[in-house]
Amino acid sequence: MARHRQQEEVSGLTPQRRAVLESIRESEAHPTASEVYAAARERLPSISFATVYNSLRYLKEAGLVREISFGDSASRYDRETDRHDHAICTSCGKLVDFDLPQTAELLRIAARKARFKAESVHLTLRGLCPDCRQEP
Amino acid sequence: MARHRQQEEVSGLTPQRRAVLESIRESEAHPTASEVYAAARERLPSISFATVYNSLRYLKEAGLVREISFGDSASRYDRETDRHDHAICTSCGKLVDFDLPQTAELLRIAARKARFKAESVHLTLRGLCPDCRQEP
DNA sequence: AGATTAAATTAGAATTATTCTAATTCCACT
DNA sequence: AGTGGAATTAGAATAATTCTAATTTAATCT
Repeated sequence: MARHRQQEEVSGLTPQRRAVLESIRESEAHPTASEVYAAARERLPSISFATVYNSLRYLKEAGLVREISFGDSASRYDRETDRHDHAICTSCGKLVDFDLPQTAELLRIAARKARFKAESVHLTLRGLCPDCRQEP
Repeated sequence: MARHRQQEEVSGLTPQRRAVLESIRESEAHPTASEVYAAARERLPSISFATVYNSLRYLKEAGLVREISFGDSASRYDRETDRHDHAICTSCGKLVDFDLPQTAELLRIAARKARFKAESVHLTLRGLCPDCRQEP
């Protein structure tokens, strides 16, 4: 049964990488590298910024973390590994996860159009979040 | 008849903004701010980096230019104003434009899922471009 | 097991990207 | 033409990311 995967223990990580991974996992939001650094520092005060970046790259390549970027100059990191999409509020900047079931289909169509061998699709919605759509 | 719009003349821009806009329009690719700066400098040698950024923001808000960002640290700018999607090659990094007709539909579905008031959707495909799918 | 070398990882330093703010230019209205 | 205020510019500051030399870890050979 495809139960939604819980945070599994990952073994064989260096202390630095573990600190980075746990910092992302404990975060409710989608932290920037800088926010990850601050959080990782609480676990491992000696960690450097460069190591945070190295770890993020490593974890990303290992599929444990995902990088997302919008037009706001700093990349953000996301603990979810299952495929999903993002909505970003143009008023307050809030970032929300959601998943569209039809993306498998979409992947095929997009790949044909672009003449690419598909690996993944990602969809970004811009608009107003529930809070911001109230006040004009 | 909805012919594809050619580069229309835009009047009322400052020389700096015009230089930035023309630099983007003449570029075949999707230049970074830094590349735009280099090109704008050929037209207007006194222009500063900060002004390029200011101009990019202005042009973006005026809808004459679009900002796109992936996980590669520097935002890129796109002359196309008509809505379209992007495919990025995971091997060589090439960026290709394409348009999916079903995105209007998608916008509605995504907005419902995310509970947002929709403004726009954008889709990014990752995979191998025609050149890179040859060599393994 | 201990020494030796290679590979992986770290983090200080450097580079690159972006934003801030004081100075300048441009207008609208005398 | 002169003044006030908004818009725009660009030098300087800050923030984000990458480079590389140093360190640590792991593998290999006595």
